[in-house]
Amino acid sequence: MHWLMKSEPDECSIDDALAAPNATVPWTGVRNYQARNFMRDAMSIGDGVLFYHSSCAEPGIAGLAEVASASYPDPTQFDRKSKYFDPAAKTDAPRWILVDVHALRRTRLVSIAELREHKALADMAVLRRGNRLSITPVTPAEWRYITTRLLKD
DNA sequence: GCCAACGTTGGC
DNA sequence: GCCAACGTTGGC
Repeated sequence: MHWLMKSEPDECSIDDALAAPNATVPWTGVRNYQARNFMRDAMSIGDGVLFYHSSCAEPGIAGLAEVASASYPDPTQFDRKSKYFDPAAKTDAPRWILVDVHALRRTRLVSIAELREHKALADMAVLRRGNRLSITPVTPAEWRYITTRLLKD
């Protein structure tokens, strides 16, 4: 499958991810069950990822990545000093699950405004009104359109 | 900083 | 199990 994953560039931009060891980062901090379930139940190693910058001056697709691990418990839920600490999470019954994401390359920034201009992308989950999901599936047609037309160098 | 959308919480 | 209040997300 293919995915769009939102990251706040102040926390982890595509450049931050590329600079990490093995260009790989654990996708910490997801605290939404639907997004968690995508990582836990639907992702496979090698799945393509559109790395999306959100909550910033220029929201949009900023890079390409891929799912790089099986799912495992998000360690920040057990870390009292983390802002993602969840007192309800138990070590033997973790509540939050993540995958590692391997950044492949930075792309030109394809802004949300530009995405909205393309009829072929009109049904993209991330463009839906009121969408707040930080991880959304991308259909094969959307993936093909974006990677071959919009991100062609 | 505004505000629409929507998930979560908690009283009943 | 309903639902109002509250909190968060995230584009603008």
